[in-house]
Amino acid sequence: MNLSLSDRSVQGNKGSHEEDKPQLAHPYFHRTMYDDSLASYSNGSIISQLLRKTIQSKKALDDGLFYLPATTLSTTALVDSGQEDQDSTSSGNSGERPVSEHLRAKRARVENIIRGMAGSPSARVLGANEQADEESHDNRETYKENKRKQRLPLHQDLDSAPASRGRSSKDEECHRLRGQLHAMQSLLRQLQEKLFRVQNPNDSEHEYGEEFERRLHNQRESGKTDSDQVMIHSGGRNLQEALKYELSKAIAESVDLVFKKFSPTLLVPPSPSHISQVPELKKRTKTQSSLEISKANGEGTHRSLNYYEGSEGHTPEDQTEALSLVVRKPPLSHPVTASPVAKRPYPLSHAPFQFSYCSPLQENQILGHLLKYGPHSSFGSLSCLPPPVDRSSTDSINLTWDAIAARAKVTSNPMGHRPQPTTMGQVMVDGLSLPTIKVECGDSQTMAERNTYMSLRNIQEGLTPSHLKKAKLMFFYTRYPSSNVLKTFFPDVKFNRCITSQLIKWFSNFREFYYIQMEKFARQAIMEGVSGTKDLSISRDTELFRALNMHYNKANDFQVPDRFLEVAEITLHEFYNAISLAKDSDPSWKKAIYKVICKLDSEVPEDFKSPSCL
DNA sequence: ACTCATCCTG
DNA sequence: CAGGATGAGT
Repeated sequence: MNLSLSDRSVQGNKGSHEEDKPQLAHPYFHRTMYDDSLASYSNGSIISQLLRKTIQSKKALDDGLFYLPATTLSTTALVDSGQEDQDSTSSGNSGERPVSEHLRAKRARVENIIRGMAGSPSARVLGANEQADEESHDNRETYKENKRKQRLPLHQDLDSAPASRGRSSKDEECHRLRGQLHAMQSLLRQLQEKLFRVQNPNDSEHEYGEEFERRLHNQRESGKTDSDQVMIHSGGRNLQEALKYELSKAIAESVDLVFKKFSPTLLVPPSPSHISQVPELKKRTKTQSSLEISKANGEGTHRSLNYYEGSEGHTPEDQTEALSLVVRKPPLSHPVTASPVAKRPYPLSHAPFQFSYCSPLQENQILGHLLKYGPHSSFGSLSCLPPPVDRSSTDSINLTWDAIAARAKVTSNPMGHRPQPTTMGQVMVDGLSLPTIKVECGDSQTMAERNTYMSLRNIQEGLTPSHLKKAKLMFFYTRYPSSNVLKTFFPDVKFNRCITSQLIKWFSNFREFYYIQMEKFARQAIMEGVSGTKDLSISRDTELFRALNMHYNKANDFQVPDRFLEVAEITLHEFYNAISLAKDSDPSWKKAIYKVICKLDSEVPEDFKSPSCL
C-alpha cells in the first residue's frame, strides 16, 4: 500500500501553476437555479408579475382541479414556470391549450410565491442588547489557558464599547420599520383585492377566505393542523384563498408584534455588541516558522460546477427529540403535539395605513422581502423573544410557514450563492437588497448595525444540513471555534444551550475524525519507514488530504485554504514525532498535540458570516 | 453544579 | 454524527 506521503516532498513544488488565490475570493460560491429564479422576480415588481400571470391564466383556471402536492415543491417547478409559456404554444395541440398545462403553469407560479415566502415562522432573534449580553457572558474561555489569554483583550473591547450611540439609531430604525410595516399592510391589501378580483369578478369582497378559515379551524380541532393538507385537498381557488389568508394573517401578526415590542418603554439601550473581530493573527506565527511547509500546488481547483445538492440525504424522519440532531423539518408538518392553538384572528383592517408612504421601488422590495422571507423574518427580530403566550396565537400560521420553509430548505444552497465576496457594507439579502437599511448603514456599518441587519433574515430554530456543511467548511479555518465565533458565523441560528452544544459537538466530531486520520497516516508513514517529518508533507493530491476533503468538503465545491494544509501537516508531524518517540504509551499522549493544534486556528473569512440557510 | 473535551459506541 | 460516560476546569 502506497501511502503517497513519502514521495510528496519530492514533487512538492511541482504544480505551482496556480498561485495561491486570495482565499476570500471564494470561487466556489454557486448560484442555484433557485437563486436565479428568485432574483429575476426580485428585480421587477413581484406583485405585478404575479398578477399579470395570474390574470393570463385565469381563463384556463379550472376550479377544483388545482392541486398543490407539497412534496412536488422543487426547483423543477421553478424551471417549469419559466418555460411554461413556450411549451404550451409549441405544443401543436390545436387551439386549446391543455388544461393541465395551465394548471401546471399556475401551480409553478404559486409555488414560486410559496417558495418565496419560505422562512422560519418562528423567527425570533436575540435582540441586539440581549445578544451582547450573552456575548459578554459567553466570553468565558473555551479552550484552555492559551486561548483564554488571547481572548482577554477581546473582553476589554467589549466592555469599552461606546454605549452612547445606539439610542437615536434605534428610534430611526423604529421609524423606518413602522413605515415599512405600513407600506406592507397597504400592499398586502392591494394584493388581496387584486387577487380577489381576479378570481371572483362577481363576488363581493366580504366572503374572503371564510371557507378556508372555517376548514382550517376544523382541521385544527381535529388535531391536523396542517394547512398543506388544506391546500392539497382544496381546489385552486381555495389555494389562493389560503395564500391570501396566510399572508394577511401573518402580516397582521407581525405588525402587532412590532408595535408591541416597539412601544417606547421597550426601546432597548444600544448594544455594545461591536464584538470586536479582534484578529488573532499573532498566535500561530512561531510554530509556523519552525516548520518546513510545502506550498500547496493548485491541483485542488477542480471544483465541480454542480449545484450544491444537500449531501446529507433528507430522510423524512421527524425531529422529535428535544435535544436535537440536525433538524430536518418534516416535508409535511406532522400532527401538532405542542402548544395549544389560541386563536386570535386579526381583522384585515387591523391597521389602515396610507399607501403613499413609500415609493414604488420600496413597495417591490418590501413586499418581495415579505414574500421571500415570510412575515416573521424581519419583525420578529426586533422583538425580544415574544412570550410563549404570544407565540401560541400564531401557531397555526407557523405550521404553514414551517412546512413551506422546510421544503425550501431542502433545495437551498448552504451558503455559496454570492458570486462576489461581500463586504461589510454590501450585505445583500439573497439578491434582494433592503436599501432602506443598507443606505443608512453606509460604509461605516458597525457590528451592532450589522447584527440588526442580519437579523432581518430568517432565524433558524434548529441546525440544518446546510449549517452542518457550513460548519465543516469552517473547520478548514478553525478547529476550536469559540462559542462567540459560532454565534458570529451562524447569524441565522437562534442560539440556546442545546444549539450551542450541538455545534460544539459537531466540531468535536470533526476534530475526532481529523485526529484519527492524522494518527492513522502518521502510523502508516512510520510503518513505511519514513525517515523524518521532512518527508511528510501534505499537498492536495495526498491521500490524507483527500480523506479530509472528502469528509469536510464532500461536494468538493470549496477551495480548501492553504493554511489548512499547513496545519494538517503540522498535525501530522506532531503525531509522527510523538509516535516515533513512543510517547503514545502514555494514555494522554495526544493532549500535547491538541494543545499545539488548538493554537493554529485562523480567522474564518467574512463570507462565512452570511447565513447558511436561505 | 455546570460546561466542555475527549473517548467510546452504535 | 449523536449519545453516554468520564474527567478536567470553573
